[in-house]
Amino acid sequence: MSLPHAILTALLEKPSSGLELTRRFDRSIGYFWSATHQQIYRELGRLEADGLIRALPAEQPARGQKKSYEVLPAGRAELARWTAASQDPKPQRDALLLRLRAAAVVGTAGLQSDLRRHLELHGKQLAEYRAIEERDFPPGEDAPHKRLQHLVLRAGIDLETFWTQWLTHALAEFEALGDDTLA
Amino acid sequence: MSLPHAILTALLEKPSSGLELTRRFDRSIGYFWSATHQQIYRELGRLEADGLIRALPAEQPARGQKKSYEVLPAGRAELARWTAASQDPKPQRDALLLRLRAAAVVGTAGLQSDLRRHLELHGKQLAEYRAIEERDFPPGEDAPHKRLQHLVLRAGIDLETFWTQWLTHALAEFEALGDDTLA
DNA sequence: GCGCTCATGTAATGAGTTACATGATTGA
DNA sequence: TCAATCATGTAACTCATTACATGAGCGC
Repeated sequence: MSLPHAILTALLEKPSSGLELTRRFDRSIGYFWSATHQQIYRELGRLEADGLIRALPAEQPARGQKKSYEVLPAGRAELARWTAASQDPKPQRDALLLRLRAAAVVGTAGLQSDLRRHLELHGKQLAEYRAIEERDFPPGEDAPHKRLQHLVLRAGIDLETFWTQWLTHALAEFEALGDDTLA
Repeated sequence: MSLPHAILTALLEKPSSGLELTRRFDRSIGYFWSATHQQIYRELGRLEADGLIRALPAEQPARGQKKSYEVLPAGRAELARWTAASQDPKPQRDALLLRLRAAAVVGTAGLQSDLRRHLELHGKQLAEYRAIEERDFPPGEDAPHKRLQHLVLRAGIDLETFWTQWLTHALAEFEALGDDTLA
């Protein structure tokens, strides 16, 4: 039940059309809550039906025509309620760790190259986060909403840092073990 | 498409019934791939229909009767294929970070106590992982499958360490901001 | 027999993914 | 006018979650 709230947040930051939202999910918001345009359109329809958002007038609502939405007071209230509500952390799901555990049983053949690929991807993501940090969060900033946003970015940076370090360590272990242990 | 492979791995480690698998998912395997008993029974049915596992004879297969499964050669082959196949990392999804971003817009009221709760939960998980490490991975161990298992556990420990550190940092920021900024 | 736990399931719903469809706009 | 791109959607399917159902065995 988080996608509608992700959309409400995005629309509060700036009223947008479905495609604009999709692009923003591909960038900043999608860093910790991804969504496809199909999900977004479906959810926009529901949110409008529930009276939490409304289409901005001005544009005619026809297929192929841009249609922008803004958040209504009921939507803001629902987002505030959800933000404050206690929620349990979702149990982890990580396919790569699962594959490592499987490899302990059926052999490590083929895994090493994918570990390298993941290391590269996480390294890129880390670099991207760091660039955003340098651009958007100069030292000495202290507006509350800025500090909260920085906190979120920090989590992204630290997570990617963890992955690059762990993958580097894992690859070193693989070097020591050889490429097809237990096969 | 990871649940069937998680089950194959678990069954290769030790043939089990549905409920035994459920318990093992609650413990070790579920640390990075959780599943409920309903998912597990459904998936066991599919895996059996696909000829990747089979029910051990000996026990009669009636409702309320224990039914154990073992992996067939085709199942082991499928697991090896999946382990070696290249897979993209799944985009992150974290509701807590989303809530922080929402809080930057609608206010931080109520969030602080949930951050504390999460910190406590992650602290407990970290302690549990460390206990497992001490119990199952004494220094100087070097059997390949042991080293792979240790690598996976290390990822869990480092991830929980990241969360406890980040949450501690976040709470310090909240102290500095006051409990209901921007409300 | 009654309540409890063990063990295996079914049903309904919701969330996410993949593939495809359709109209509008723009530039060659 | 044709192709490409922008923009909004539908449909079908898989995966996950929640709630409930059913039978077996055991202790009292």
